[in-house]
Amino acid sequence: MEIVLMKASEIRQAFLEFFKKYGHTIVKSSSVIPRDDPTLLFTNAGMVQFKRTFLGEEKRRYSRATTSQKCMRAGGKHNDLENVGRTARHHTFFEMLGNFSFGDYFKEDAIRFAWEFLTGELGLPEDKLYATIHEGDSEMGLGPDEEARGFWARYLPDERILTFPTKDNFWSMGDTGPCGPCSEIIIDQGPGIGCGQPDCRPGCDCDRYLELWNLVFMQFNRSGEGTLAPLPKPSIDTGMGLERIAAVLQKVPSNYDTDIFSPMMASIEQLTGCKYGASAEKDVSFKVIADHSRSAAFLIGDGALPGNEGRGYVLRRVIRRALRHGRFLGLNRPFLSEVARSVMESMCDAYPELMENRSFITRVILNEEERFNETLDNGLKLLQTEIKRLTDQNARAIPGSLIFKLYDTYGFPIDIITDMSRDSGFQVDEAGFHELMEKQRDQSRAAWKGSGEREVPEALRRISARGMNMDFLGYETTQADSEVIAMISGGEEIGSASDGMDVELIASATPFYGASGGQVGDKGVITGPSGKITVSDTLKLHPSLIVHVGRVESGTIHVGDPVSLTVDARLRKDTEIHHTATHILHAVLRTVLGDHVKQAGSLVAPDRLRFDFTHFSALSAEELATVEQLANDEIRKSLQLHVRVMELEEALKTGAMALFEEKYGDRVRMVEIPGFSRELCGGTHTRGTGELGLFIILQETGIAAGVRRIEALAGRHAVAYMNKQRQALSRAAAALRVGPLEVGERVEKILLQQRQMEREIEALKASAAGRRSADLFDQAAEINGVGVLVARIETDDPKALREINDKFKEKFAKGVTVLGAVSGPKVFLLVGVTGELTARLHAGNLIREIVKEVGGSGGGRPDMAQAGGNRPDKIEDALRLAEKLIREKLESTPR
RNA sequence: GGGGAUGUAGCUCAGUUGGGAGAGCGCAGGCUUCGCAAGUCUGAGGUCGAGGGUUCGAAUCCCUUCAUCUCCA
Repeated sequence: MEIVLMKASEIRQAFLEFFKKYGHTIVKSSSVIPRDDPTLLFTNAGMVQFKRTFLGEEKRRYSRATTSQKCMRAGGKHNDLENVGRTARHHTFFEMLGNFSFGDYFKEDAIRFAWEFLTGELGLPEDKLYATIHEGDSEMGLGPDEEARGFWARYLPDERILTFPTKDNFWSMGDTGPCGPCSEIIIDQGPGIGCGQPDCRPGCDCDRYLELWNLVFMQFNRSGEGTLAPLPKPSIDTGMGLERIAAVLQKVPSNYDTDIFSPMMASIEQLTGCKYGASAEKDVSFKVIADHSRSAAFLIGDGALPGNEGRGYVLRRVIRRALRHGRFLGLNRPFLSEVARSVMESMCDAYPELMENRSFITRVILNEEERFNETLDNGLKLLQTEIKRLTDQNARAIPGSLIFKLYDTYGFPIDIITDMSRDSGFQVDEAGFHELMEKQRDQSRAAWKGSGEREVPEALRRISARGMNMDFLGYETTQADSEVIAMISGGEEIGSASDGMDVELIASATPFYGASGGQVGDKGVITGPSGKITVSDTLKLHPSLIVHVGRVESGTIHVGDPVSLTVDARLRKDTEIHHTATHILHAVLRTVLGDHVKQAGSLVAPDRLRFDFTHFSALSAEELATVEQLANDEIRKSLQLHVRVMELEEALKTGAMALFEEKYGDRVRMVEIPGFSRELCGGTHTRGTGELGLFIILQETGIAAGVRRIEALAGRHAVAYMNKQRQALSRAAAALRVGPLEVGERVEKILLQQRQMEREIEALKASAAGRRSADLFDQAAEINGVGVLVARIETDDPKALREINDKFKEKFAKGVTVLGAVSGPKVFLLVGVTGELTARLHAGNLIREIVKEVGGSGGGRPDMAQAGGNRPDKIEDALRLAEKLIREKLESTPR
């Protein structure tokens, strides 16, 4: 059979169809940003969205699934970033084809499917394929995976079934949990490819023996002590990189030479005028830009924004690396958004979210490009001044500490630093730089205290793993009868709880809404035959596990008790009002600002709502007014909300808004305000928009680059707020003796008057000081040709002393002033000395001498000094001392 | 999560053991011009990011905090 030449999109399609034929459900790729898994920076494998299913915490309608999953690897354990562009295979973004069995088929079928697909559908030559199996591990008490070997032996001769150790062929999800041996399928691409070493064989790092597909046999559960127990229902998780298999089928040496990347390469060629494949050095830049533009487009499309930590930081680095490589190709103007456009155009069939967010993605990238140019300009300036300084010092080398500072503090790329330094004839202390860099890494690692994930108590995990299904009744009612099925207190599962105990309670059915989707959890009471619990919060750990958090108020509650659960209906109604208001706000923002507005976070509480969304600039007063007005228009229409449960695919076809970070089941609730808004939402809502009554925006702020926040009120809380404001306004109006509507005008007028009065006072003070100083100047003595004025001034403003000093200086070219004033319990002193006299008489020194008299301290410049003390009764002594000292000084020193 | 840097007029930034808040550009007005640009003179514009402390006195020193930039994890 011949290898079938296929486009990547055809391979993807063939893969999914093949497994569909064998009873697999085709599941949509989940977001590259895992929503409910804080341990993961990005979705880095196909199984991520099924993690809970493998753990038994979540049930699915199917036991076989197949996906083409968007994946991202950069930073963390799989740090491929630096390798991207330099090898044929490394990517930050890639697609993973996978088939999954959740306790359904196991090794035999997994191997059969893989073999059939590769040799049958794709036509890979059977005699070039190898399989690897786990060789066993005495520490884990495992022998070789003879089971897998047996199934492989049906297709392959013995010598092409190879054994590999644990580090290559044993997979685990974490330190504990599901794990098992795996089996890799390798293809020999022939001696013409790869390292060419005579001892090259499968397992070699080069490309001749290429690993195509990894089959994971999830067979054991590893406990905290490290022992392996067989899983009751072993599962299958496989992954095959689309880019890699495409390269094999298209018979090209590098993933970057496949049709997946050709649109990006063409775009870069057009922008730069360079040719891909013409220069090995430039090809690196081509590959980096092509790869990173994909990452950027998909990350932003799934809701990430450039920032300085976590996911946002990775995104920023990816974009900036691409921009650096753009500069290597001579591109100094923004270009990456152009390349990203070709990503979107070529990938939008498989991932329509790219097209939906097209203008937003372009804009974010463009924004980041401009920002980066600013950083470069700043760094360039800094480096130039440093180089100049070093040149003046006749230095020969740029110290590592300087490179580190430029890089660490200002983000100036190292390669630019070294290039520029060498051009200016300097050596570069790279060793010193790397040393500092390593120090910083150690420091950061040492400070790392885990991801901060909210640990789900072990007891809850166990309960959850029992796979119980509890019903949520809260859409229809706020009161229901049910049965206690489990309780936890202090992290331990308990059978009963008595008066005063804090408990977490799980019931077989509940009207309580567990906090999720931004909506806070319900409060209320749970009453049993012999006790009562006040519920202060309700949590939803996952769709079928709702936990009531509360305290036993009286009596005792037992597991198995029949209980009556009652939600605080008033708080619930207030919350529903704010939730419906949130949907209205979201829709209005999109009409007023544009389709790039996407929810980026939300809080729905009984007494307020907070809505974060993507937008690039602050909203103007007019925009805010329009938003408020349109929202209130919608409320007055008083339309009934429609809630329907339907298939996810169907809901998306109607154009309903789904949040990028939200994870939905296959059946979703669509909340619709007819003709106005459609959102997938699990929250509770009012029956109609009219219940909101009034909607007001409290404030609009920025919370991150490209993200704005609106805080708003609806319902009775909005009315209460308006009333408060009205009262405040009437109070102001009454005080001003005008009508409420004239308050603004009147206040402006008063402020204007006040300003004029202040100026007038200023002017009066100045003229008074002028007159006073004229009198004072008559008192001035002349000692050895120097005008000397020592005087006490009646003022409580130190500024007046300065002004008199200034006047005096205008009159006497050579002079000394010593001024004192008393203000309450304090004394101010000031000494002024005209310029050329400072050699003989230092104002600061003089004032330090005399201020001792009044019990204080002070100082200043040679020509002007100020001081303060707290003995007003001694002020005359201080002035007399000043006069004496000046006289001594002037008479003892030559003119 | 751990570091580094920055925050002063609308913008770009100065501001020295702690002692009068400044420059350039921009803005408003006058002169010049048929008009504009340019030139020139005058003027307006500041919670020195916020809060606390030390001090007779803080833009400046110390502590806390916020925002932005940046590196590392």
